[in-house]
Amino acid sequence: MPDKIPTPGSPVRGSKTGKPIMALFDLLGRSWALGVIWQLSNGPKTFRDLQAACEGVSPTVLNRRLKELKASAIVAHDGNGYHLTDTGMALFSLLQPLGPWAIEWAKTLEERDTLPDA
Amino acid sequence: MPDKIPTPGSPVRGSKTGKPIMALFDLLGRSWALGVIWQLSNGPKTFRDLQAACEGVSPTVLNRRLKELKASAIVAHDGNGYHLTDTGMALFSLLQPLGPWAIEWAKTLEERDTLPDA
DNA sequence: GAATTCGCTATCATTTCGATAGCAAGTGGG
DNA sequence: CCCACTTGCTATCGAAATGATAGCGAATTC
Repeated sequence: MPDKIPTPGSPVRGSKTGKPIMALFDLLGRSWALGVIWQLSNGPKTFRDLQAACEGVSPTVLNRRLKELKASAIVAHDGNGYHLTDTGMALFSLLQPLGPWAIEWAKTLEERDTLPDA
Repeated sequence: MPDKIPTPGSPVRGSKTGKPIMALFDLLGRSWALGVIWQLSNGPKTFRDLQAACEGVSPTVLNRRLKELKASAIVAHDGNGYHLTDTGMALFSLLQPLGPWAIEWAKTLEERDTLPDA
């Protein structure tokens, strides 16, 4: 059975009718999916470079994620390695603001944990 | 051992040093995490309402996700049920554009699969 | 005090992930 | 041709996460 890939219009986690946002969440809500997109935003990478950039993610999982992202037209593969498609880059541009946000979020958590009580 | 919750500054999937963006990806890259935030953006929900809104996610997983999101200051719980914190709403505002994007993405995939060859 | 609702926990099967080993195809010498 | 090297994987197997179902204890309402 060839891995089940979340697709809009087919039942996915969160939506039996395959609402696009839920298909996307199903796709991105898997280990390393967001990390792979993030890493590829810096330019094309070979399978092994990508594996190294993701701190040693196992080839099993990396390959599965790449298959899913290729099937979803977010990533493509050519002579220069793996890279984001136009669609993938558009998605990344929406994710990019999470970077700065995460830094602020980290500060918030640190404060909260530094000042245990009111 | 009480579930390991991804926290900026501690080793997480994608970053041994706990870079905030990778901690966030670790947190959001778990089943139902994005879906829960999405559902709660419509207002507070009880545990059971939330479970129903997520098409029957098992209480085991829902509770685990809620614990993680509470520990991350994204979700809180009070007399009116579970709801997004200010931090959580800020995060949602960044995720919201994914809704329209996913709809366009679904169209792209449909076209590609409707026109099999060049 | 019986019936509901709410927020879970317990249990167990299934699925996914993670780690390691290694292979087949392509490239480029020598 | 032969060898070394890189690339893109697949195979195997144990560990961890997820999914499905049952049900409990506390609080609220009648």
